[in-house]
Amino acid sequence: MTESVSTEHVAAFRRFNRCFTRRIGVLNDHYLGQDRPLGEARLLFEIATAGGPDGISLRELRTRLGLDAGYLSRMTKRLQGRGMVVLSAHPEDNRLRMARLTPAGHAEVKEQNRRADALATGVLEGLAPDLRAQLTDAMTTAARLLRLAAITVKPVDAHAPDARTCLDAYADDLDARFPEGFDRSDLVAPEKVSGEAGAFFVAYEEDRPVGCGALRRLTPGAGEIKHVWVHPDARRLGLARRILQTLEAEALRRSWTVVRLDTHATLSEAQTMYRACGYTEIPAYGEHVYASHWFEKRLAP
Amino acid sequence: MTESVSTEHVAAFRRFNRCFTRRIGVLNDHYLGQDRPLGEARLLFEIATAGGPDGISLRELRTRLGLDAGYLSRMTKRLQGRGMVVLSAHPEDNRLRMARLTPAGHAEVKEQNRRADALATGVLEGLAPDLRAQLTDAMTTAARLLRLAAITVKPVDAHAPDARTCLDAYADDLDARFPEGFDRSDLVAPEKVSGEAGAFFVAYEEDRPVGCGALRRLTPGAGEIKHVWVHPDARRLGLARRILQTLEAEALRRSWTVVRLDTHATLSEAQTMYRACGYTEIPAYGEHVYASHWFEKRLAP
DNA sequence: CCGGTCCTTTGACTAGAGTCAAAGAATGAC
DNA sequence: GTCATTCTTTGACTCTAGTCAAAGGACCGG
Repeated sequence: MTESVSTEHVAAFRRFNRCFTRRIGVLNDHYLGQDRPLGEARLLFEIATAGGPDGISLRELRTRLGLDAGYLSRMTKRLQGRGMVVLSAHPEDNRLRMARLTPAGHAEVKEQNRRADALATGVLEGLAPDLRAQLTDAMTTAARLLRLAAITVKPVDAHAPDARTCLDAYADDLDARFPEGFDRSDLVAPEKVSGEAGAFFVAYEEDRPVGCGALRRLTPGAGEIKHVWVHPDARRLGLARRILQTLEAEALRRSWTVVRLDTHATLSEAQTMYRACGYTEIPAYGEHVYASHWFEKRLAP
Repeated sequence: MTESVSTEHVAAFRRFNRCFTRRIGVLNDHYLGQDRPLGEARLLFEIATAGGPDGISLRELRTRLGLDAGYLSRMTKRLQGRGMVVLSAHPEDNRLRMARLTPAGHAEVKEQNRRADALATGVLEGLAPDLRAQLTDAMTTAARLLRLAAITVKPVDAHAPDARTCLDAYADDLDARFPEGFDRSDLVAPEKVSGEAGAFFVAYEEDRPVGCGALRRLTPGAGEIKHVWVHPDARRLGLARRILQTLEAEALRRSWTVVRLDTHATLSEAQTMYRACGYTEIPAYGEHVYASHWFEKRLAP
């Protein structure tokens, strides 16, 4: 994982960067902000995509776009002046202001989308259909991997809010998937995955928790992997695999030589992943109501 | 070729655009222009990469970067003031000013490169080695196809300077590759590829000619493809194939039902390409000193 | 109800990016 | 030599983007 990056990979990456920013990046900005400043265009777009039915708070806009409070305040006021946006107080917290698009604002965003589509279409039209498919495939792969690369998996105290958030979502997920439902008392106690006894990891995508995984001591020298979960928005990136690798590395750091895990019959994709990651099926190693398959992997430094 | 672009392709393209500009684009700019304005950083980079031994003229910089003359003038003067650049008169045309990097300027560009490398490394480090390779592969493919998409193949008068430039380079190429050399009197006369008799196409990448191809009438209803050439900088993009397709479309437009071509024994990659494009080998159809293989393709509307 | 914290607004700036027009110096065609 | 053209320089602007600090209203815990 931390093997040094080869210069060829760096060179390929930079070649692409240059090519892309020159050909697309510049155009992009010019297209989007054709008759209004780019900052406003971006702001409108963000309100449209991130805003719920009540709109979105200025506070959230600020953190999402990384803007200065004063700057944002002025920009929204300008947009309000042009009738693109309405500002209202937050129903519960009067310090917050909510921004919502007006019909005119929605029309503007639609026009923005039309332009962005036109830009993409213009580029793709220059290619024969089979090459178009090749290009979009490559872009989809690249986007997937770029997202994955930006996600960090960090050890976190199992009591921390981010850990609880993930486990709650995990429990809801299982409850929906298991025919018999899922009882959250089955979740591992925080003490069992803290300190000497184990560890808890949370995956963050830009400070937002998007996955988790726990490791606990089963017997001296053997660990158990539990509660590997990935947020629906972050699935199909290969994140589960990455969390698994992190947990294995942690076990190895503690000189545990084997990790085991169990899984429910309905989770067939998970089983496929475990096998692909070097896990082999073993007989039951414990009693666990939701378990129907058991796996193990020997760790080598 | 001009089949309409599917919405899924457009969506994939835009998803990637968003992902890339958010994650890399912004960083890129911040990294590069860390202690100097972004415009100056870009300018330095351009002088370093596009400048020859004598430097590069302001005129060329202007067109390459699409800058206003006054803006550029001031920027170069500022760089000169900081000892990054020296300005001198063009040896032959005293209106032109040449910009060349000083050692300090080169050091600055080196530092820029170091930062860009660090950025790329930082992203790639977040991925396991096999995924790194996947990402750079995808990026290489995408860059190749983006370049190809930006190239336009246009009909051009065979007397035009761009046509002659390409044919000169083509002749030099062949002269270097054929053991017996190449005599440029073998080049087709402009009249033979004009009007009713035929057509000449030049491929442009941002107004720079990077390839060509000719079509001429062989017999009523049959065309001959000649002088398909691609600039060394634009090889391995699939441009030759594209030029070939353009020539075939032109033949079809003239209701010619078959196209033929011959090729020299040394040009084995060309032969592979012709076969891959649906050409089949046929007996000799004419006398041509440099020909050793003959191909034909029947055209269907 | 008091003090600290959070969110927004406002005023006062700075710097970068870019535009436009006028003017000056060279060049090239006639 | 003259005139139109081509490049560059200069002056005078505009607009966006962004920063910083002060101030004021709202909330929350004690």
